[in-house]
Amino acid sequence: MAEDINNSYLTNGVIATLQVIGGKWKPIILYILLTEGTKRFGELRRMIPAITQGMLTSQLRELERDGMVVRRVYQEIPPKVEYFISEHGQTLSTVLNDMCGWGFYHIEQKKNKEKQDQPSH
Amino acid sequence: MAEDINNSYLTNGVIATLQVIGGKWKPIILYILLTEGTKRFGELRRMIPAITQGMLTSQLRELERDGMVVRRVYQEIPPKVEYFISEHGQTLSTVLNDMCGWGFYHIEQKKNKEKQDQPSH
DNA sequence: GTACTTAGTACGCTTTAGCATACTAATGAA
DNA sequence: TTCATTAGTATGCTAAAGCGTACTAAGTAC
Repeated sequence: MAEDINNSYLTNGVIATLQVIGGKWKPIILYILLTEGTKRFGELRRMIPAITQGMLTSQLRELERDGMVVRRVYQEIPPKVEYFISEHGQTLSTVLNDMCGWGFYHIEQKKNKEKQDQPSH
Repeated sequence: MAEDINNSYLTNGVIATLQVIGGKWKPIILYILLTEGTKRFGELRRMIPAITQGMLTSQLRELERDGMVVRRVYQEIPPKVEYFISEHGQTLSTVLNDMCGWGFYHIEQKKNKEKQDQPSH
């Protein structure tokens, strides 16, 4: 019988992925940049009204650190900063789409189960 | 231009998935049950030495609540409780494998980049 | 010189996740 | 009668994630 599975292949791969796309706002940010291309900081902020400026900054910095997005600064006043998905970041789209597909399948299953549990009324 | 992306299709699907498999120990637990089949509580505990009893209980309860694992209680003393992946839980294996694949690809990319940044020494 | 703009930073707070340790119930074996 | 066994629960702690509000720099337009 296998012992101490902590360092197993699958486990570490999944955790590495979760570290990159985990966090409340990262899937949203990645989705926007993947589907709509380059965006300025302020544009992202307006597209995700519920996020605070500090959170947006920190999430973008982490995505940049992990090589998912590129930050391009224009030396202008007022400042202009653009964010876009890196080449490596593009490879995430398959995973995100799969997760999206499964997530919706799961939501449907839950709905069906609730109907079963409470058939009429 | 799209506004308020919070309720977008992809975003919600990904978040639903993260809610099910997110959390420090859930990928490990799911991996064990997916690859090795039914396990007793104590077996899981021994296979994941770093987890505390309370955490293992709470994670298993959440996975059960989300319909990923089934908890089978034997009316014996000392207690015997078995956990195994539900039919619906089986559908997770594709997603987990994809995430695993991408995670390892990502780790490799990082290694290569570090080598580039510091070629000799 | 005052106001407006953008992309932030700084600070302190609340909430959630995770951890450590001790305790429990019910039975059979010694 | 005491001990060992299993699958938990209870309690309180620390650490991390996330939030709210206020502030900043540096230039342009008025």
